[in-house]
Amino acid sequence: MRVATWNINSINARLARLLAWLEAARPDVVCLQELKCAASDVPTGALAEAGYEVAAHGDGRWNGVAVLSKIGIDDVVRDLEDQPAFNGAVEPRAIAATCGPVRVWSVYVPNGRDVADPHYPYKLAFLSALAATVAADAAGERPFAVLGDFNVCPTDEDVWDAEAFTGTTHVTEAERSALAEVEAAGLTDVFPRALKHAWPFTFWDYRNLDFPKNRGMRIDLALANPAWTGAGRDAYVDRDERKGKGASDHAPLVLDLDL
DNA sequence: ATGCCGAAGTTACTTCGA
Repeated sequence: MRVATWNINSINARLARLLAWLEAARPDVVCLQELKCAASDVPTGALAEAGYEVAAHGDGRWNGVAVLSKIGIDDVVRDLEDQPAFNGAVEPRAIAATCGPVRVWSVYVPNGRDVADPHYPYKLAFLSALAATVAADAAGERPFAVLGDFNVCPTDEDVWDAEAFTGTTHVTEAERSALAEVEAAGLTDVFPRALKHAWPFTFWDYRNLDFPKNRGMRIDLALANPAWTGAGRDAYVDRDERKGKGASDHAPLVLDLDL
C-alpha cells in the first residue's frame, strides 16, 4: 500500500493539481495539512469521485488537516490530548484515523515564527503534547505513523544553508529536542529518497527562486513505529509536484509499504 | 529549465507561512 503526506497550502486553490496527483500516484492514504478552509468547505464530492473518503478538521483560516483514504476511515480523533491553545483557541492541527491495516496522525506543527514570539513556546508545547498523545499507538503492534509538516529540520543537513538560519526557528536545539521526544515514544524518521539533488528536501519557499536553486528544507516527516518500518518498501519526495504554475510550496512525501 | 510569492479574509489591504 501507499501512504503520503502533503502540505497542500489550500485544498481548494490546489484541487485540480491534487486530483491529478491522486490519479497519477494512486496513494491509498493521504495526510494533508494547511487545508486553509473550514471542514464544511472541503471538496468531499470531487474527492469521493476520485475514490477517497475524507476525515477533515478545519476552521477556514491558516490551518486545517485531513486524512483521505481509499481503504476506509475509522476511529477518527480530532486534536491531541491536552493540545495547547494559542490566543485562547485550540487550532485544527491534528487528526487521526485508522485506514485498513494502519493508523495515522496528520499533523501541522505550529511554525514558531520567531524564537522570541509566543508562537515558539506554543510550538514546543504542541510537540510535547504530540509525544504524549501517540505513545500508546507507537508502542503497539499495529503499523502506526505520525505524518505531516513538523516545521523542524531534524539536522543541519535538512536545510539548504544552516548558517543562514542561525538564531531562527526550525533549527534550534529546543525544537530538535522536542522532535526527539516524539521519536522517543518509539518512532523512527523514515528517510526518503530524493528524486533529484543530494538531499530530500520537502519545502522550498516561493520567493527568490528557491526551488530552481534548490534552497529547500526537509520539514515534512513520517515518524513510524517498528511494525510500520518493518513493512517499509520505499520512500521518496515527489518533487515534480513542486514544479510549475499553481504548485504548493511543499512536495508530497510518499511511502510504500508491504501491507 | 524547476523561474523571481501565494492564499485567505475582507474589500485595498493585512496576516501568515518558514
